[in-house]
Amino acid sequence: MLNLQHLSTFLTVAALKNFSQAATRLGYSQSNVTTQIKNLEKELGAELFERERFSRSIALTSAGKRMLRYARWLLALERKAHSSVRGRTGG
Amino acid sequence: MLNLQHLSTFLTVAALKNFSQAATRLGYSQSNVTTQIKNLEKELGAELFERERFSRSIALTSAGKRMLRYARWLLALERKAHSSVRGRTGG
DNA sequence: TAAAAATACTCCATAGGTATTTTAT
DNA sequence: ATAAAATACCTATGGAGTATTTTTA
Repeated sequence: MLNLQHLSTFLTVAALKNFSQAATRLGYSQSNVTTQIKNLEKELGAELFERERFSRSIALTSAGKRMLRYARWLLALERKAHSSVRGRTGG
Repeated sequence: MLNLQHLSTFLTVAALKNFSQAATRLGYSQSNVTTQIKNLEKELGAELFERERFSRSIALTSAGKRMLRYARWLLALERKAHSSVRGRTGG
């Protein structure tokens, strides 16, 4: 099942088109960002980025582009769920 | 951040109104289902179930009812994301 | 006393880190 | 030479289990 934290990392990587910069921005190690994206790709059964191996620029695959829209949607919904539920007594 | 697997367990518990039966249905241990729900409650900062302690019936709190709608929505979206992305070449 | 949730542990998978390697630029 | 992604390896957190306890019906 998808990991929302990893989806969030995916958004940053897609925005910056750079694993290392995304790692710095998010306070993760570069290798961990690589792993998070690999986990997503394995979970989805599709590559998210087209990487000329060791190239300095990465690009979304078409699967990546599709996933980007779902990732934004899922994360927005997660935030709404949080704010809708949090801090209320619940009785 | 919310754990989608735990949300899925939450749906089953809410449907059956019984942790033990939900555990059996899902192939988890009873104690693990308790833990999953506790994790969700901690993450959300709200109780999801009104449990007369050790009573034989549990009921959703109002926060739980709100969360139930979001959980269904999030999980449906997760499935759509999967099916939209999986099995395509991605190029 | 039976059924059900909580609790106390134990174990292991995996998320995360550091260091290094590989490869284009 | 440098920047960047991948890889190897290690550690720690937390997800999951078993066994037990607590409590109500």
